[in-house]
Amino acid sequence: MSHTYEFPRPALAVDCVVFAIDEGALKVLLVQRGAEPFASDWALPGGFVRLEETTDQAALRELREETGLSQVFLEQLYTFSSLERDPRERVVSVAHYALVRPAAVQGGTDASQARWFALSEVPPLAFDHDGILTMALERLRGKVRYQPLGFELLPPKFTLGQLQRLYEAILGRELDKRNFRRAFLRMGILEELDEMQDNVSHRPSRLYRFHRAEYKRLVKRGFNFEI
Amino acid sequence: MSHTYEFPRPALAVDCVVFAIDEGALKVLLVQRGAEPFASDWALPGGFVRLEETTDQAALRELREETGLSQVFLEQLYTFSSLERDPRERVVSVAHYALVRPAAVQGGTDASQARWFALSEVPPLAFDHDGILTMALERLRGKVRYQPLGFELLPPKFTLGQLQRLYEAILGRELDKRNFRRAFLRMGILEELDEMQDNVSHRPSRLYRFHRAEYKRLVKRGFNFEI
DNA sequence: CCAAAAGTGTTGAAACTACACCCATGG
DNA sequence: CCATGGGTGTAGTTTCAACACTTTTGG
Repeated sequence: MSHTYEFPRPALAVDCVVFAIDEGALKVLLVQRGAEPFASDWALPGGFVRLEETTDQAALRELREETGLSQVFLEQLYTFSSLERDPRERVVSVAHYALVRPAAVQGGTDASQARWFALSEVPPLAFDHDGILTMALERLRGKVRYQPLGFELLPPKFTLGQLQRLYEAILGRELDKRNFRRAFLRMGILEELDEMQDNVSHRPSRLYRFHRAEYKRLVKRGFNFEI
Repeated sequence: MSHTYEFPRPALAVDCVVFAIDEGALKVLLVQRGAEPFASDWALPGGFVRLEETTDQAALRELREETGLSQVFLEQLYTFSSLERDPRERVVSVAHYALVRPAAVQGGTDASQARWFALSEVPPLAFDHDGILTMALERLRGKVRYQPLGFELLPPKFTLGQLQRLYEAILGRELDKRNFRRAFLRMGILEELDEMQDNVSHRPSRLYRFHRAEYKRLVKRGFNFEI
């Protein structure tokens, strides 16, 4: 095949902001760099895009390689292209954000150099990764209100209390319990299970499941998720 | 400088979906291709990113070169990276959308191979540009409801009638005149001018201006634009 | 029995929807 | 005087925000 575009090309990378809820707080997964530049600094997991993969595939591959995570919810965030974001040479990075369930927080990162940080404890990051993290947070805070993203951060079966604490952690403010429950149940996208939480030292809560099929059906008829 | 990342690299391009309101309808700016592949097909304006420019700068430069437009509102849309989007070789494209004011529709495209198409008259496009256009439309329809984007498509001074017709053109449905006016005026982000429309063969309308400073002030205090 | 989270209704205020007529201008 | 879009108010309905007490479990 003849290469038609013989310009010098920027390198193309992906970076990934991975969020999870852990102990009621929103956390983000960082890796410690081994090599220069920014050696030993914390950074977002990421790496270079190969010719035979899309950027989404590259992000998923890097996540697996660097953090052991797979089976995550992943969306493109923004493409960062400022000239000096990598001191070595021109690197354009397609940033993504990912949401993972609590089980993966414990199990998924064992064989790796990755660590979860609460938002308030994130150290200064390598490259322009502080800016990428900030944008990812803004996106999550905005989108969680009009898309059913929250369920990606919960186990498949969850209580309304967990769901509310999740929204409170992301939005950074308290919500009224009665209004929250009413609003969610009114939407009709939660499947009420015949199952209760157990082994808790308080009144056990009913479990619910996100009814994705019903949600899609409603969206087709003009329904808008909103919280 | 040593090049540390000696992988084969995808080519990096930008594409641009340019919207304008013309004769009350939403239109998009297309260029006719001269060379293979897709010679003589219509396509989105775009081109390759140079080492010394960001993707936004590349999009603005290509717009100027291919369509004569400058001074547009531009935002990144999405980065398209599927393997076969260009039949020659791997090209990743950072798509943008732009909003231009009516004056530019007449004046801006004279020395060029560009043409405005009403949405219903857009022909099949080169590459994956149909998909890019579709996503840009969805983004515009979604975002215009919760961000003050509409003003980018109007002259600096406009009437409430123009504003309403703009929303009707983008959203594709009619809105109630009294409710629309009340909703917009209540927000307090329109500056009422001491000036009237003239040379119209009906009762002249008051002119308004988008009060951007006031809008920013309100946003800082938690205000959310919504229509 | 204590601690902890689950669960449940009402009320006043605000926003939303639907709807019809007169006004000012140019031709 | 006609055609055209500009401009205005109300009433019924729905949604929103604020608020406190009882229940069930484990320890």
